[in-house]
Amino acid sequence: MTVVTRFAPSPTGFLHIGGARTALFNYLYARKHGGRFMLRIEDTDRTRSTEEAKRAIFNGLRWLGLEWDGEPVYQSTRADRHVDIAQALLSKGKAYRCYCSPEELAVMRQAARKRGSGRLYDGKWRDRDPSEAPRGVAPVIRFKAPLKGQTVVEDIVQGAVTVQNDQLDDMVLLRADGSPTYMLSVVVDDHDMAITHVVRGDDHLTNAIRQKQLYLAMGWELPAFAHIPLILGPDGAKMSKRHGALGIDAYRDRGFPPEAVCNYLARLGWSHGDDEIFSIEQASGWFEIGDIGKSPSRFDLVKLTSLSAHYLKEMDDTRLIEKVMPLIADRLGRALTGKQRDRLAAGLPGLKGRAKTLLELSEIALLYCRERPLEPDDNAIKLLDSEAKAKLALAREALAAVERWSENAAEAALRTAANDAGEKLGKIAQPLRVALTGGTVSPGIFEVLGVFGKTESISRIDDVLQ
RNA sequence: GACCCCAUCGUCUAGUCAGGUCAGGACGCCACCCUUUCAAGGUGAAAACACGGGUUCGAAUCCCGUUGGGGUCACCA
Repeated sequence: MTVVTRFAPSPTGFLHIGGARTALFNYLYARKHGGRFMLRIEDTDRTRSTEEAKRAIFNGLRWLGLEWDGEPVYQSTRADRHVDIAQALLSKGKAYRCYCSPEELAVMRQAARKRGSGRLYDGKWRDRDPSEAPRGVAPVIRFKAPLKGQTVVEDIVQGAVTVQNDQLDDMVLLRADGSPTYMLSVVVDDHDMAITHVVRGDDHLTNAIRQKQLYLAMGWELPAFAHIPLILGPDGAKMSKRHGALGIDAYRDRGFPPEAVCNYLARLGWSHGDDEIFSIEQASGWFEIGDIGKSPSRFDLVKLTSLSAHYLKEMDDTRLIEKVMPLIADRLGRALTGKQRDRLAAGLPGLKGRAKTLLELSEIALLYCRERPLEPDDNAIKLLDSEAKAKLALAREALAAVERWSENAAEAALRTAANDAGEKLGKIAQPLRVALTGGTVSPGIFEVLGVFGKTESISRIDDVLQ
C-alpha cells in the first residue's frame, strides 16, 4: 500500500509555524515511505478564505522546500460529492433531518452545560416522523451517531483514545442552506484522496472520534491517525500574536534560511536520538511518526537563531551573495556598484561566521559598501586622538611600502612596523580600523585591508590624517 | 464546568514500550583559553526525572492518586 499523506490548511490567514511543522511531518513521512504528499485547501468557508492566504501557503511550503505531489485539491469544488454522501447516509438511515431553530438549540446547549453533559443536541428529531416537520423550515442533516458504547481511535502518537459515545451528540453534516460542514468534507475528501495517514494538530483529536464514526457508517476503511501536540509560546501558554506567532514568511523576512527553519521545526517535538543538525533528506530517512513526542513543546526563537547561524556559516558563498545583495541594496537604497560587489565577494566568506541571520549579515556587510569619505561614528571619533593619528601615520608608511598587496603582505608589514616601533599591534590596529571602516568593530583588520586593496586603504587612512 | 490527552535540566530532548547507566546530547547561561576590536572557535562548569502512595531485591521507566499544563465542547475549519 502506498503511503499518502496530506496537509489541509484553511486559507484564512498566514501559514503559521505550527502548520508548517504539520506539513513538514506529513512530507517527511511520505518521503520516508516513497509515498505521496498531497495538499488540500479547505476553503469551504468562502467568507473567510482569501487568495492572499492561499498564496502564503503555497509560497511558504515552497520556500521550506516542501513541494507537494500533484495539483492542490480545493475542497470548495467538491461540495456536490459531499452532499451525495450526506444523502447516502440519509437513505441508509444513518442520518436524519433536524428542524430545530437556533433558539431551540441554544436552550438545549444551556441545559446540557447545566448537566455537565457533552451532548449539546438532545436528539429531538432523531427518531421523529418526517410528517411532523414544520412547514417552511429548511432542515439540517444530522449524523445518527451511536448512543451507547464507546469509540476508540488508535492514534500513532497519542495511543488509544477512548470516548464514551454518550458524550457525543449528532453532528450536523449538511447545513440548512445545503452546504456540507467541515466534519463531513474532511472524511469524504480523505477517503476519496486515498489518504492513508492523517497527520495533523492535536486540536483535531476529538474530531477524529466523530470522524471515525462517519467512516464506520459509510463502511470505509479507516486511515491511520496521528495527532501531533501543538506548539506553545515561550511561556508555555497558547501561541498567540503577542508571542510573535508569525507567518512563515516573517521568518524568511527576518533572514532565517529555510534549512534552519526546517531543521528547527523537525527537532521540535520529534527526535532521532541525539541528532541535532540534519538536512530534510536525512530527516526523511529517519522519520517515524511514533518518534513524535506526546507533550506540547515551546517555541524557542533563540535555538532557531543558533541553527540559523550554523546554516549561514555552511552556506555556499555564491548562494549567500545572491541572498544578501538585495538586502544590502535595500539598506543602501540603490543597487550595488561593480566595485562593491567585488568587495562583497571577497569579504563575505569572512563575514558569514559573524552573523546569525541574513538580515544581520547584510547589516555588517554594509561596511564593504560604504564609500569614502567615511563619517566615523561617535566611538570612532573619540578614539582618534593625536596619539592614535601618530600610530596611523606609522601604519600608512608601512602599508605604502608594500609592493605586492595581499592580506598576508599587509599583516607582515604592520607586524614588523609595530615591532620596530615597540608598539603593541592593538595600538595600531584600532585607529586603522576606524580609518578603514568608520567604526570600532569589524572583522580582522588584515582581512579588511585585503578586501579594500592598497589604493583604497591608503586613501581612507589619508582621509583621517588630513 | 464536562470530556480527552500530557508531565526528564531555563528550553528542545535521549532514556520509558521489553525496570538495574555517575540520567546522555543540544540551545542558552557562567568560567577559562585564543585574540588587533567584536563575533566565531576551543575547553570546562552549574543545571532535571512535578508531588504522594504503591508493586519490586531494585522505579525516570509499571499501577493509583494529587497538582500543573494543553486540547475539544458551532448550521467555523
